Amino acid sequence: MPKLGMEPIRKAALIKAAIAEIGAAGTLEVTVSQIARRAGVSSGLAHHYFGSKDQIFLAAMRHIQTLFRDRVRSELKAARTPRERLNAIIAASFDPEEFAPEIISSWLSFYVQARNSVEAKRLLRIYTRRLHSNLVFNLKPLTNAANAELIAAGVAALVDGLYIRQALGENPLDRFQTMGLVWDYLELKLGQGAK
Amino acid sequence: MPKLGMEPIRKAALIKAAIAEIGAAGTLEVTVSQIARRAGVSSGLAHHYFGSKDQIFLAAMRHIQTLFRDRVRSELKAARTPRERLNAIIAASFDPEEFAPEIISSWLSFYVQARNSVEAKRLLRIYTRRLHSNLVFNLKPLTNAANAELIAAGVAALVDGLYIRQALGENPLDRFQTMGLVWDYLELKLGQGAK
DNA sequence: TTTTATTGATTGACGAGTCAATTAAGAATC
DNA sequence: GATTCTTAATTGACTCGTCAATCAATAAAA
Repeated sequence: MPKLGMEPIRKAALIKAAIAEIGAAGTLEVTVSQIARRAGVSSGLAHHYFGSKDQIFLAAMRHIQTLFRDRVRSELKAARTPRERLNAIIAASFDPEEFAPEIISSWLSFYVQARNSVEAKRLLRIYTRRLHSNLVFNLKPLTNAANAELIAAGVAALVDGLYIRQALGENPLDRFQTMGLVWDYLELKLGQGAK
Repeated sequence: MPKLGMEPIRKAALIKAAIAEIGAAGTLEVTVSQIARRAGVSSGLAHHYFGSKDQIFLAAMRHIQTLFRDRVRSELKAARTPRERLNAIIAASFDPEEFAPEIISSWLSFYVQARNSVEAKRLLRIYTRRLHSNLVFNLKPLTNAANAELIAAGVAALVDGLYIRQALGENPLDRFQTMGLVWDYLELKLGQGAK
């Protein structure tokens, strides 16, 4: 059985299984055995490759963020102007795939985790910073620097807030209305009339 | 020892202790024994009065929301115009007391809980609905009904998003800049220039 | 024969919820 | 006023289960 080079394959399978289990449980309260079983390996192996349960979760979250980053990149590909790029960044955040139950549960649990775990906090900061600088970079051509920072803070908070409300089923708007709300905010702040 | 009428006293003490423990742990991963010890009673008593750990947490969250509701009411007392009342509602959300570590941890954990627990979901909905109708009620005199709904959705999301970012130390703005951001949004949407 | 992959049994700890037992306050009875 | 009864308050030991992490053993590449 022992083929060589299994490590990356097993790790990927375990990460995928962890995310699925988190989705099924709605919490981080899933056991290593559950994760391992879903990945088709023993719990011992999960520990062998990851060292601890925490490491599995962190790897899962890293993976989720990688997927998100890819999504942003892919949306950005087609965008030509700063304005289009801003819209693309926002669209990535509201992609239906970001609202899969397991992604929602992971993000919410991750926020809780960030209260205690230094590594989780670091990961969160990376996400935050990247979003912020992405926004600022594309806002700067459209307004002055100070304003760009302010608008970026507003957009980022609006996106996070709308995401969470949507995720918890507390947002009265549909997907397009939601994105429209953010675009409208941008438009207003950039003081350029006509939709 | 058995004085009569201890129930409300003990329940209050246990709720307070639970919130404190959640703050210390950063999570809902606190034991009933820890909570009971902090409240100065046995773990058996905690079960006697609440039935289960979940019930303790729900009671704790109900208490936190009651405090918030009181804060909104108190801020509203001094407000005379719809515009002042809107500002008051926003100010309540960013009161420093809402950022005590144990309140932050409770809210974040509560979001996770709302994914599974029907009762938590119900509680969350009450908070959401109240905020929404509070906003809409005071927006209606200032714009048309459809617009009031839309602006309320935007403000609510902005408030939640800013709260979470602030809570996680990911908000680049200070308290007043943060509230200013929301006020500014309101002003823009209500189309009344001059600050 | 060395290294990688893998298992599953085991350890050790912990924790939610239950329960029988204890204490005393107040109510009822005499 | 004393005695008995009832009920609230309270404890802490105990049950029953769970689970993270470890480890020794096995299997098969290279």
